[in-house]
Amino acid sequence: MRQRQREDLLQVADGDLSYVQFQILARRTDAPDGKLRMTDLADGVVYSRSGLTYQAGLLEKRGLITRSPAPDDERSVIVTVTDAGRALVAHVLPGHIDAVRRLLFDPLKQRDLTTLSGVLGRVRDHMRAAPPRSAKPRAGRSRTA
Amino acid sequence: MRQRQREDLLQVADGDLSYVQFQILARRTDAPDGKLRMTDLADGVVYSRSGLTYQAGLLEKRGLITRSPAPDDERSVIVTVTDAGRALVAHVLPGHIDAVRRLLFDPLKQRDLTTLSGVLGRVRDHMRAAPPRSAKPRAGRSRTA
DNA sequence: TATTGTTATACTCTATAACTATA
DNA sequence: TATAGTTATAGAGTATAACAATA
Repeated sequence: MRQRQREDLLQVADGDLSYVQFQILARRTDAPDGKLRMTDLADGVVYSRSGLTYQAGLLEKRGLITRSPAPDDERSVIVTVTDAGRALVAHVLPGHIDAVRRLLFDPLKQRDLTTLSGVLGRVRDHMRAAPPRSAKPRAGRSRTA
Repeated sequence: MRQRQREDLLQVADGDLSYVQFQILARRTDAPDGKLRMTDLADGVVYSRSGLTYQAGLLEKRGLITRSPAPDDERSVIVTVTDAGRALVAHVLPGHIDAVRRLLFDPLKQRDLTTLSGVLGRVRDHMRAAPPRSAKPRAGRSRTA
């Protein structure tokens, strides 16, 4: 059973990837050498460590990523995107870009874009000022924001 | 068991409302007389009719909305927000507004805001040009966007 | 003792398909 | 026949808590 919304819209569905999975792959693919720790990923994709473990399990089962212990810290696990993973991203990316262009970029003028990115960039920085989570048991989780 | 992300961020969690539920309530509350058909709601909140039925069931069970047959079309069901529903929205709204202000508005200048709303408004209109769904079996669902 | 990641578990949400009733 | 809504069902995703291993 499939359950999609943005996935369809953004064309990511073509590769049978959820948006979250796409994020994980894409972030790794365009990274220096396609490696990163689980926790870093979790904080980036924004949810619990266990949730990431689940998704990583799916991606690994499909041979799109690999998990290996970090050389320096035996506790950490490093995620590496395989060739198949890169290939899939490459396969999906054009459609994704097309969709984004069609939905977001087409109706905007060049000026709008620069303005938009400036304004939203500021918002993003401001939001990120608040620390992430993902590590602690979150017992004393503040209700603030 | 609770599972939240934006809900927490947007302070909607205070009233034990998911973001979708909040949307349903808020849309009704600020409507002329707080009434609307199920399908209209489904198209607005963007998912399947059955999904809306599920959520409406939850809200109704909590006494926040009421469902009654439409006077003109016996097939339709009209959703009405109860006093309790309005009260809850009123209770949650300030925190929600605060959160949005803190996260989005604070880091922006007045000018940014007008620009932003103009640009995003254009994007929205463009996106909405594509027809909704929610009714059809979606057999011939196009893969486009 | 704190941190990294995994596992078991429980539960929410969503969609598809089949169905009823009305237009 | 087409539309409005519901129901049954199945599955994906997420979080919490408990756990093992390393720092």
